[in-house]
Amino acid sequence: METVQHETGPRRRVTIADIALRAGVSKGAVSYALNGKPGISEATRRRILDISEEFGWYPNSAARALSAARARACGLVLARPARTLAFEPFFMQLLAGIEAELSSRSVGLTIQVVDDVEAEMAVYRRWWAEHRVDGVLVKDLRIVDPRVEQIEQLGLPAVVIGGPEGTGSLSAVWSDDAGAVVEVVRYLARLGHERIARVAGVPEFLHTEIRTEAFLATMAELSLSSQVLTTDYMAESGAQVTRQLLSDRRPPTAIVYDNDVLAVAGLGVAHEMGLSVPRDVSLVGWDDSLYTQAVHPPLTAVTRDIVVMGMHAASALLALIDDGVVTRAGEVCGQLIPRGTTGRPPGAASGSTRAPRPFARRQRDERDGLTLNRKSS
Amino acid sequence: METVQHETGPRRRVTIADIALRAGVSKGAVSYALNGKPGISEATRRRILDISEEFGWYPNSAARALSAARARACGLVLARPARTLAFEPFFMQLLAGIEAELSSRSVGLTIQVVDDVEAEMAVYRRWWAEHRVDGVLVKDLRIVDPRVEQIEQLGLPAVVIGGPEGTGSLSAVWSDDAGAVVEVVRYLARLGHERIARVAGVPEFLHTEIRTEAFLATMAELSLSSQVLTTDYMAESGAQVTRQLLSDRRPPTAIVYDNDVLAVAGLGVAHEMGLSVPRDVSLVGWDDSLYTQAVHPPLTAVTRDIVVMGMHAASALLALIDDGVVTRAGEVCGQLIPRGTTGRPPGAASGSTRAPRPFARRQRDERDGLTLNRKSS
DNA sequence: AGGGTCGACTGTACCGGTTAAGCATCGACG
DNA sequence: CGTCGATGCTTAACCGGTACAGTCGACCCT
Repeated sequence: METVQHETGPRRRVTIADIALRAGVSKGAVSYALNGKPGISEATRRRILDISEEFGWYPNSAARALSAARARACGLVLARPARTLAFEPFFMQLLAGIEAELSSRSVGLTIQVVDDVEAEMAVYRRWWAEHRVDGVLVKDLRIVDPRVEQIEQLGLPAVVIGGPEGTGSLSAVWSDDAGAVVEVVRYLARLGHERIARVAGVPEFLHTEIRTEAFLATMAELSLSSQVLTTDYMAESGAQVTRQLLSDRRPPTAIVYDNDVLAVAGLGVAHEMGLSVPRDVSLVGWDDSLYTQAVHPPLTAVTRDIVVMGMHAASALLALIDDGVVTRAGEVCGQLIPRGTTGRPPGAASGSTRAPRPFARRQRDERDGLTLNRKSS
Repeated sequence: METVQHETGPRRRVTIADIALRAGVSKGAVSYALNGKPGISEATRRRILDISEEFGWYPNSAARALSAARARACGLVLARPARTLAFEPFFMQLLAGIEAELSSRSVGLTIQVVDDVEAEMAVYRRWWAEHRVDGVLVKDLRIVDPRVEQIEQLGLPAVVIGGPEGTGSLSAVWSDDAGAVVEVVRYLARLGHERIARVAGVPEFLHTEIRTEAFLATMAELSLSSQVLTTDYMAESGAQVTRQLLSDRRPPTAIVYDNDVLAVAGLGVAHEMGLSVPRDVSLVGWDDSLYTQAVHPPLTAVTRDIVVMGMHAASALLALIDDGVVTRAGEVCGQLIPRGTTGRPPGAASGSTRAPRPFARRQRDERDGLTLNRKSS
């Protein structure tokens, strides 16, 4: 059944007209058969399917998009400078999750990297007008975010990764950041920490605000002394604020970082300053990665299954495109993985609270502890 | 000149028919005008351009692709497991470079993540048949690589990132890995190292072989004792081989890693084993990243401007698609950035050779030292 | 036998662009 | 004054699918 290629140079593409000719039926019949629509006898359908397979036929995506008004592609715009983008495993993990879901339903993924939100919105307008994508995934929701209204106005199907608030009428998938922050603070408090600092990311992002508010509220509730500094997610900036914090007359005994780059940079600074971790200061990272596990001591960190989050975002988007189902939830829960960078604060009496084993190399399988709550509306 | 939107719900897309109606000309005239083709008076062209701008018109990409047989999109398949993919800044940097070049020429980028080379080839066949992309970028060239022949057979325009050999008739862009290896070995030799190990990546990749051969040749030339171990690029695996190397009766005094994840993991193991870096052992990473700079001490590493490499690959692909120009070179040179993880081997007499400043925090601008040689054929 | 229904197809318009061919109009030129 | 050629535009076919309105024969019912 192998088709031999006699000509040299590029092969000519097979169209349904070729199949129709060979099967002795009309183009319409072929279309019905290939799309599993009724009105074709089982025998004819079988014959057409066999021929199309023999010919190695795939539908011309442009032709299909033109007549069916479906591009069979989704879009993702990355609106952070390439420098920070490249170093956050978060993006690639998300991408991998999104792609896994889309390609399993043979939908393509088109991506574009831009400089700012303004450019991002321009891309949405263009994609919409060009019919290039059927829907988009929106990342890094801001506290006031012009993208939501823009997308609503275009009527472009979209799923926001972030929230739960501020997503307007759009579908949304988010992770329970507030819950994870509370868990981290309680954990550090149990170890005896009383002065905890948070090294946050860009304050315009909604998740930064959510985490900061949860942090301050929990700290206040436990009557602990808190401090919040913001960064641009870069190692340089994480190193700088860590140096500043640890140079203080009464430095915090624990620091919680907003991503893994910042945490690794913070650990580097502690070493550089001759401090022992976790004896002199405890550090907690956000978003586990190969790096947080590779450094020494391995970083205590909050993990979320970002791949799964990407998969659910993509799945929600396809549901929206195909059936108009608006997903208003789809929460991925984070979990704290204690490793080697957290312990009792300096000068604390040992005894009452159970300290984590230092440098404990727990199994990666712990990540399976992640749960996913899914509600639809 | 603002157009007010009165209707609620999704806006209707503007087509050239709408523009033609408004301008009082035919569809064909509008098409000529918008594409800058001759046969339209300057006045009419101006009028049509103004109207299309007022209407916010963009060409329906499907319609254009169908008639012009140009998808105005390129493809990139990532064929490594998501786990390793997510943690190599290399990919995102490459992506950023590719995207910068493509979007500046308003060409889209479609990506797909697959498990193996077989699946990757299937994607190329499908993309080709679907007309979904005009060309592809091929990564991680293997020593024997079935993808090259597959792509040649399809007549699909492609640029291989890797080489210079084994790329058949395809365009290629590569980095001078052999040269960088020689530089690293010479540098370590000058410091007095006599036993150097190389922790390599996947041996099937051509660049792994190129680096290993250059390593062994240079080591032999200098009559030094060498050792090569392979890994799967994961931190786990890098940690394991480092532990093995350093536990040896006569351990190497310097280790050269094949990427940044491996190097960071190696540094973690050295710390874990109570070794001081660079006093007890020197480490060199490959592909600089935020992490190599964030750890303590900051890693000596080979840098390449991967973003620029991506840009040149994309640019070569567009040249191939538009004008059929086959680019057979476009070399990005790597450069060694000495930082804090390299020094004299233990027990070496100090004096004759100049030791690098330990922990030297050199400027990022050093990366500008990268050069790019471009030849066309 | 005549009419109705159903299944299995065919014919064709259409999606929104591109482009070859055709056709006025006009100035220039022999 | 007729004709030639350039200019500026129109017409219509075409790209490769989808989908709706028919057509046609077989079968069923009364």
